[in-house]
Amino acid sequence: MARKKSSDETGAGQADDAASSRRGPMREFSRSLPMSLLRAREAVMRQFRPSLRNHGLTEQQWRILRALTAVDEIEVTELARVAFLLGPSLSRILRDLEGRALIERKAAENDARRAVVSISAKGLKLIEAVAPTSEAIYAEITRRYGARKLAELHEMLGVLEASLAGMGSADDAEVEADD
Amino acid sequence: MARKKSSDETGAGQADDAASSRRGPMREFSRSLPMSLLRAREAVMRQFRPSLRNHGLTEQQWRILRALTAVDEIEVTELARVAFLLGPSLSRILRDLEGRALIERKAAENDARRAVVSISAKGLKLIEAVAPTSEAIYAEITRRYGARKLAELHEMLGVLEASLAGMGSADDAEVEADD
DNA sequence: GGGAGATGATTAACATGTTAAGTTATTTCC
DNA sequence: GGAAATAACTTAACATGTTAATCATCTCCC
Repeated sequence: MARKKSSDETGAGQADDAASSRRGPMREFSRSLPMSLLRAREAVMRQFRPSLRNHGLTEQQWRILRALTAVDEIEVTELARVAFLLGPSLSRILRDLEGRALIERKAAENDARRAVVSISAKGLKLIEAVAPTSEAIYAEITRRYGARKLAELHEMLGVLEASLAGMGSADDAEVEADD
Repeated sequence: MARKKSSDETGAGQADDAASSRRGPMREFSRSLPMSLLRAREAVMRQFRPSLRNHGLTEQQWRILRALTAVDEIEVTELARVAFLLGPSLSRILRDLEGRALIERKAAENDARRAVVSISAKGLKLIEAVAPTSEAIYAEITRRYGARKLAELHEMLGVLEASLAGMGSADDAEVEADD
């Protein structure tokens, strides 16, 4: 179908592309920053998912194994920070990865609350199996978009993140609390 | 706590920041494009979530209502495309929003398969209640990051998305199929 | 006009995101 | 030294992401 064919079926033909001034208490939708970031990220991840899937890995599982490859061992909280996962997600995934013997887990020596995680030989082998394809995809993305531009994008995203760092939770009450 | 205190507790002090050359069959982790995009998006969404939550809306529900505000009515498939949601997610959310009387749904006139959705008066009222806070947050983000830079970022994200548009699924077999 | 295939939408099943509550171990501080 | 506050996970509960399967219509073509 590849083309819209709805707006002239209900007998009015209004608001054909939502780009004009229908009724909107807000700015346009496709201009929203979260949407732009989401769409861009999805466009990128769409390239990687099939390969990961072929190796029985989800994106998040892959992130964790990738992070573990860079260190000897790491505590769960640190891993959550590095792999950018929330605690509960990480807990579930680690349980699964440990069950598949892709990682190993032990208690920290001096603090029984902390768990220390490391990648297993099997996990490393899996990484090495996936890496070539993954790197090839990344290279192709870089080629298409341009290495210079890619670096610039990274930079701008980093600055954005930093810009918003200390922007405390703008609760509704807080925002309307000055009149 | 606000500072790391783990790497010197297990008695070795190695790989303190994972930035050096531990063992890695791949490029560095924090340089990955998906991670940068994810972190940036999260930094942005973190600002909006509390306000939405105060009004009983999730990010996705908000996206849908926002999209519906721009048109009189729209078919589900089109809505999925505009709000950038997969069909199953959209189905569940529409069920919920309809239950809360924030939207209305009817069958298309000439095709009983298609469903046509529109926002209700109650839904519009909700949008109008949330919009001021939401716009204020967006304005603050723009102020901090810079309007020029924000537009530039949008542009670059759009180009990235377009660059990857026709990059067919790089299955493993496909990638290694030329030696 | 009727059946094969395509299409729009939903349901199913599993994995993760998100917030809150619970568990166990540690630290503080009286 | 022990109760209360903290910390590090983990579980729980609910919402969404993701893929596959299902269901109901529609279209096409014989």
